[in-house]
Amino acid sequence: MILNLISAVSYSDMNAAQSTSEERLARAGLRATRQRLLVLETLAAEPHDATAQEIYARLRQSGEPVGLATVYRTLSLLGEHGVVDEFAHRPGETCYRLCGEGHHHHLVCSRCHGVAEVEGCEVDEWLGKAAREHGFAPMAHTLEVTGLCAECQAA
Amino acid sequence: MILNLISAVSYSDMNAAQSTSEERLARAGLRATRQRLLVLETLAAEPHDATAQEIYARLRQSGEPVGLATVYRTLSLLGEHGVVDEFAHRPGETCYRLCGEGHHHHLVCSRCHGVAEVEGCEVDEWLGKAAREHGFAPMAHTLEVTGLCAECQAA
DNA sequence: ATAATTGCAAAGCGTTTGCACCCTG
DNA sequence: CAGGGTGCAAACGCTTTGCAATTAT
Repeated sequence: MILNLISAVSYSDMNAAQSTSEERLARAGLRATRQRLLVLETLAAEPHDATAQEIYARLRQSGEPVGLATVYRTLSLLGEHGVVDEFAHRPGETCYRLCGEGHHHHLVCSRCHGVAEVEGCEVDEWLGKAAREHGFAPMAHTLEVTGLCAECQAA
Repeated sequence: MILNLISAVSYSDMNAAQSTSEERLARAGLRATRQRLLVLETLAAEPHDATAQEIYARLRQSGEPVGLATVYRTLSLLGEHGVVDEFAHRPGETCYRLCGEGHHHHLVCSRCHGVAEVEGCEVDEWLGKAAREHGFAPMAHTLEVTGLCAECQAA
């Protein structure tokens, strides 16, 4: 049935990184349905970010089918509530990922598509100066690095 | 060692921002068709990045209609050849923009969707260190800042 | 001349939505 | 028990593709 798999995100933050799926939902003020829990567990088990279609496929072959529309609605909802991060590095489809807390950026391998999180960044200082010159008021930023991970460099 | 997505484009001594559409195409080794020139002109006149559909609509109301499929094919081709920059900050559609040469990043206004280019960045230094710790070999990066431009802050 | 390019319409695909039924709180 | 959640299938919107006609070099 519904297991509380150990999150792939291990270190740091007691709050989120080690939370159960129930806790994550409760914290967001969302109902804990079978489907939502399954989507969260699946996402937690993903080595990299996943699309709605991929999550749907995983659930289907795991013998715990969830409607495709529900997967879409769930991921979108979780995204809105900050439970998962959503981003679109692929045109035509949205990717989702269960991230650690705090500001971080991603190192995305262009070969295996694995994702590594990097804590902190020094964009703000540079950005503050650049923005001031343009009279621009920054509210958020995304930095995504593509390249080859250690394993894929060997191959 | 890190990034040079744009350098491949130019051995040109002149600033691309001032090139004619014909020159841009010639430099990329592409045929100068009526449709491609029109697409480039339209893109050059855009205050911010535009989707294929938007370009199509502009051309249509300008009395110089170009087939929708052609607009898609042209933008994609120009993107491949580095004549235009393509990016997907909106899920479900690809945006295109005729950018200046050299490494830069964008300040995108979330209200009017205007785009300001910011020259240079200090990501590399930070990135080099972070990447080394992960054994990651960075090849390119994208940094996008969202916020409010000067005009929209007033309103 | 001839190989590339275009336009049209149909097909593809990821995503959203209407509605009746089900389940959580 | 009431209102949110779900599943199914149809609808959508953006993008791609097959093919015959057109055009750049």
